[in-house]
Amino acid sequence: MPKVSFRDQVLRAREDAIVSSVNRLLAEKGFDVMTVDEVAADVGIAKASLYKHFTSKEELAAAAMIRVLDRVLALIVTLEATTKASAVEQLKAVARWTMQVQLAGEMPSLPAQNSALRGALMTNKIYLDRLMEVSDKLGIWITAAQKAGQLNRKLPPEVILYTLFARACDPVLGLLKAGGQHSDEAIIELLLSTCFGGLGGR
Amino acid sequence: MPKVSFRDQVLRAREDAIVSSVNRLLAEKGFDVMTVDEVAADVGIAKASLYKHFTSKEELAAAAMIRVLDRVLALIVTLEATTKASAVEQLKAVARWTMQVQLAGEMPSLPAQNSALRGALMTNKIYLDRLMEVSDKLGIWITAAQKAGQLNRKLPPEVILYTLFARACDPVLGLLKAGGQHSDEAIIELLLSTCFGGLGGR
DNA sequence: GTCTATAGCCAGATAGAC
DNA sequence: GTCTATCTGGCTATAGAC
Repeated sequence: MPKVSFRDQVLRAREDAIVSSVNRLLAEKGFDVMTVDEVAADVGIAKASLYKHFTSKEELAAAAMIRVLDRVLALIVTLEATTKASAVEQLKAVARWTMQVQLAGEMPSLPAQNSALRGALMTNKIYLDRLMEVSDKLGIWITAAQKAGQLNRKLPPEVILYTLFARACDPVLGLLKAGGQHSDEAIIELLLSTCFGGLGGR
Repeated sequence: MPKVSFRDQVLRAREDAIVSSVNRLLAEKGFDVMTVDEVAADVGIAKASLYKHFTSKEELAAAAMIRVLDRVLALIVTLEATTKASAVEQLKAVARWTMQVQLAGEMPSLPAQNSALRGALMTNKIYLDRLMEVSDKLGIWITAAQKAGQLNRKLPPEVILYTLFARACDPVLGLLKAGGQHSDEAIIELLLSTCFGGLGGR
């Protein structure tokens, strides 16, 4: 019985378009450099109209960050349903996906300690909930993979978790893409290799 | 014959203090968030005086970036003189040092594709020269370590080089430090382990 | 809810006295 | 070369008509 009027659907579609623009601009320029004027121009509406949907630039960015987390959560749930692969394979699949998203120019960078965005996100319950949910689900795979000896047992699980988050925004991807020597697929396989296998020789 | 007047020495000392402040603020907040007013306040001089030494915010930041490169070059030269260690050990020593600098709050983050800073740096000959010099010297060690089988021969050398640069600014360090569970030394050893050895189990 | 227009603020950079 | 005071422009956010 979800009485959703046509009007509401249009509204949601517009908000979705806004969040998509924010997401792309966030990935491209970062929160501090991105301006609300750019977002408005990109969506094709007036800036004042944006503020009818979102009350601040921070909330705009938070919506984009939440959607990214929702996307990765959806992927995780899908992978959970496909129980064929081992824990470490599931983790690699997630890492591969985040790298694809980054190469597609749709992965906002991690909110650094400094960023003005960080403070706003830390008080955003929805964002924190999603972040915790992703962390929990990945944490289960991480400990399972360690138990199975697929991941180094000597590493504290949070080190592995943080590393996976960081690799999703790894600047090495951008540097290699700028170099133009490798295809996107090759870049991703190289980074997965260095992330899980390290730089060292066998 | 280095006729350096006392006045010049005072000048150099002041500029060095400025660059130190910029370096710290750059590491703490990033180029976009850092303001010239903050720098002036931190140094203890008027903003207008800053502009007598450096003509723009970008040049201010470039001076700090160049000094970091000079510091790492000095380290490399010292390590070259100490020929006891293998190539991969030299690389690890450099990586360890950059991580120490980062934990000390003195490592500016890599200028991202987006950053307003990147454009300015790409036209700064001194910066580019230093960057190339560091890259060349590290490149020699990288290929030597690959030849010796200490680093994975299948990895293109530039992938290893970029990875070392990226690990110098790895946000994982900050996340682990914020967690408060590990000492600085432990954090560095964990990251060196995941960087060279990977996340995988043996 | 959409727009145009503008308020209010703060940043980078400069003028000009000393 | 140092300072105080100011210019200029761009940004977030809002007012108010439709």
